Amino acid sequence: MRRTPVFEPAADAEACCPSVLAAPLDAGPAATLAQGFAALADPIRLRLLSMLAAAPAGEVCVCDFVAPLARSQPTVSHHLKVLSDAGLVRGERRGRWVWYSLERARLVELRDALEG
Amino acid sequence: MRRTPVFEPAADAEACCPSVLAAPLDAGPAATLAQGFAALADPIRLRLLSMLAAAPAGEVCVCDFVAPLARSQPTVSHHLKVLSDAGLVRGERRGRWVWYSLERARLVELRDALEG
DNA sequence: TGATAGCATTGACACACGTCGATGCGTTCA
DNA sequence: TGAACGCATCGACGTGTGTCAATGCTATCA
Repeated sequence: MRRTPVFEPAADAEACCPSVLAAPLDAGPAATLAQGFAALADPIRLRLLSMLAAAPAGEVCVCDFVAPLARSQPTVSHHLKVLSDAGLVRGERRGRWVWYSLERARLVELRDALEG
Repeated sequence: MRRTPVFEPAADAEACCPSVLAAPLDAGPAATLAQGFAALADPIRLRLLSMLAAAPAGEVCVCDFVAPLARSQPTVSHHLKVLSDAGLVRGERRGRWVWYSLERARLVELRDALEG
């Protein structure tokens, strides 16, 4: 690099919600955001989210995911855990079933991170 | 699965821009979207995008990325290629330098996919 | 024209990830 | 209480990904 650098430290990147387009991201906030987008970086998981969003009652039983997605039950369970760890869904046991619902607030956070 | 399925085929998922929250995603659009989010699922790439967004001239020379990111030049070049393949940035050779700029339209597409 | 600078590509390595069968745990039902 | 059901976890496998050193390519400069 021969010319003068142009980047200043991201002022209040940690303040609230890190944004990609606001200011140069520090390593920390960038890692946090990347972790969120990684949860969205799989077709099965996106379909899980979309099925939850479209469900009339706002929640879906795990058993109803398996057939439409053409994946084994352990695979579906794995993806639901990834989404759950990312804060994008929430599971609740009722009887012998577990019902998952969308955490829209977390999705909004990720969307806002792309706001310019 | 013992109860009746609740999902109908995504009506016009392929019509325009696939959305996660609008209707159940088909495998095709889901894969396309997932590919986009995969490009955002890395801290270095998010920092590249944020540095481009914050650059006064709207473009940054590759040589100016290496030091702030603390990654080797080939690694930076690799990440820029990933972003370029995803349509998120665009590179232009001028003299012996290559200047990269943001493709905001593509970023808006991904953001809109999270619109509810 | 030869030397140098900037960037991309290649090859190699360690690690993470998606997937499934087998198994374990909690719940319901006969 | 024992059997069956729904879901999570474990172990294993193949593949993809991030990283860097080495190398190649293009443009500039002496």
